Amino acid sequence: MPELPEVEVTRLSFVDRISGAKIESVRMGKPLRWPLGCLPQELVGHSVVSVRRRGKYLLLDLDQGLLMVHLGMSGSVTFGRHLPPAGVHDHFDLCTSQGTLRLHDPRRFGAVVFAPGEQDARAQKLLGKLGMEPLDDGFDLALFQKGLTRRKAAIKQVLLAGDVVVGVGNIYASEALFLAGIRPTTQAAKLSRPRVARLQKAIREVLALAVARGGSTLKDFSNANGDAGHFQLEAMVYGRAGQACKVCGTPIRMIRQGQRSTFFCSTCQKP
DNA sequence: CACGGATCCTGATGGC
DNA sequence: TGCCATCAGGATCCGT
Repeated sequence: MPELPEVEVTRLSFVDRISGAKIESVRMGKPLRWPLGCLPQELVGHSVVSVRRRGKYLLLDLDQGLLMVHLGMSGSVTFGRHLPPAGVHDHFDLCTSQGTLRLHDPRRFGAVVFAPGEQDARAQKLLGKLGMEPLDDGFDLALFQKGLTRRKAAIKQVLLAGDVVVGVGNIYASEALFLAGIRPTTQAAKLSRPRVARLQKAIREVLALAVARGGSTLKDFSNANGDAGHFQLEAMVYGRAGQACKVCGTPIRMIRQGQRSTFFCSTCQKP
């Protein structure tokens, strides 16, 4: 479910309330994608110093160690003082002095992983190969182009891979490529410098707009307060197969790339 | 090294 | 109403 905007919106919706909280107990439901990496008991007594984001990971900095939370395809987080009893899809509760952080994830592609520190092997295995942060100043055009030039694969799939730039998932890859006027099937390495620059700008703009809109709620995403996002209403191509392009009227096309749906306008987006 | 496909899991939806 | 196939916001692993 969640791409960078949804993860960032989630982070913003509880970071202030959880910062400084002391962990009092931990409850775990069914297994998630990866094991926690420590006994739940070992988290008790530590406090949450802050919450950062790296790519699609929420990073809870503890006074000792790092708790990495990934929402997978269907995950969402709730934070509150009086949450209802855990349901069948609530697989992780971090009960703190300031409220409970709960991960709800029907498909269980998500994960909560503890590492002693960010440089620890367990953290590096998840974070070590991630690409540039698209909303940071470090999202450098020369580096972006360099990352794309040695890729023969389609630009859409290179964006999704996350090793050049992080956070762009299936919705925002289609949206960014539309804004940049680039056909998703174009080989990454074949993009000219001006088109790469246009794509960089498009990625920044679409992600920033999506954060401002509270993310996309296709089905059931909501932030830690339960609020839905609204970006999907402004999508130019995602989920609009057969409908008229909002710019030129051409019917939006849907194709499959690596088992994922891609949407584009064959008039506005050039190979 | 980089690519494409299979894979993890559950729920919603649509065709027959 | 039941049954089956297909599809969903992700990312890793494995064979080539």
